[in-house]
Amino acid sequence: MARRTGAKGQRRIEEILDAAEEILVEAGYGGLSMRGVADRLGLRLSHVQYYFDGPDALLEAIFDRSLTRSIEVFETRPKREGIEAMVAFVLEDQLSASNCRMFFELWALAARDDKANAVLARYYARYQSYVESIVASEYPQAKPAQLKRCAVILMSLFEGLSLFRGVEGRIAVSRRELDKDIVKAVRAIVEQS
Amino acid sequence: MARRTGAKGQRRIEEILDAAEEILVEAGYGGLSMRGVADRLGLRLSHVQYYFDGPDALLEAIFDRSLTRSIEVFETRPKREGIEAMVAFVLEDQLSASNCRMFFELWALAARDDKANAVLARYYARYQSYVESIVASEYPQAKPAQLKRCAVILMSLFEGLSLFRGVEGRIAVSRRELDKDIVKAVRAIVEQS
DNA sequence: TATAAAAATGGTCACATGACCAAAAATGAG
DNA sequence: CTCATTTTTGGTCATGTGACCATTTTTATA
Repeated sequence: MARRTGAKGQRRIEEILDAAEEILVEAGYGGLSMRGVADRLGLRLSHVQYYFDGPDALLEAIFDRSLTRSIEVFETRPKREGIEAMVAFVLEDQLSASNCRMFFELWALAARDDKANAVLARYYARYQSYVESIVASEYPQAKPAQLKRCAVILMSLFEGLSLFRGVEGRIAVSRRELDKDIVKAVRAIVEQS
Repeated sequence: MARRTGAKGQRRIEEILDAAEEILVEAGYGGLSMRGVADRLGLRLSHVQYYFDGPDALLEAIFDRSLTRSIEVFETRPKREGIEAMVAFVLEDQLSASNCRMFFELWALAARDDKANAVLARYYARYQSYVESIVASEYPQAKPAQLKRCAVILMSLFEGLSLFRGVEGRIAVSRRELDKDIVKAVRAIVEQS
């Protein structure tokens, strides 16, 4: 970008990002194009190009916005909730289908793009802090290394479960029981052996 | 495809798939093109097109081959191994970096393509059976529902951990300790409460 | 060896895409 | 109102891509 914008421009940018996000979710990275975004909004190609240098810049902006939002979501949660509430929250709310798909694209990108990788690393570092703090509030006696491993396992579990959402004929397990199992697992890890 | 091929053709197809796989891993879905594959091999575009109708067919074939290989890998493992050995195996061997990237692309694709989704669902159904059988061999008293939840959790964990591989500044946790924690978690889930 | 199938060559074509440019219109601060 | 800035229009262009076709060479088999 690197372009001065007024209030109208900011609104335009949001509009463009909304449309681009829709397309990304519907058609994936391969289906995202400047022209496609412009067409969807009834704008000229060069109009979109005025705000975003190219498809890469667009993609980057989408991910930036999305990650920022996600971080806000969990960092503004009440600090005093327990593990069970966190599990329920993460498995229910945060992973909306479309957000989920965006993350798939982002993971795929991060595997080969250093910049995306760095962005993702920063995001998950904060995510990890959040998870650790929740676990720590319920198990204050847990050692830092234990907390860390526990957070890694929980995050991996959350991400993994979100992958399996949407897989047809998937996992017909009871969410309630699953939640309980996860809580059990955390206890097993974090209570001193 | 739908093309009769001799032995030479089969070799060509493998060659093409190898190159396509490389490109996919290096450049992602967006970077995969028939021409790119042809160029990498020093073939004509139309030569590649002789074997694969278009980029989609190519992609599908890559994933087919890859999933078939992955299934073979774990289904030919000795049946009598325990959970710990499985965890160590999955976390070490199966998830080679490049294979990992391919799966990222595949997940992203499956999120919006029904056919890919179905393929993935079939793959993970078999994967799940494998995991269940391993857990069952160590905990014969476990109920089917418990086994299932346990398998889902383990698979999610494996996939999730593979996501975090490669994330810069990631998870500096001891693999040894992590493995232990996972085994602990399984026990907690599967031993009757 | 004859010959049909398979493998490979060589090329054209239409199409979508993004880079790039020039200019007009709308907007808002002074 | 004025005028610089922001926003928007309208267009060209080179490029990369896959679809498509006709043809030749190689291969295997009867």
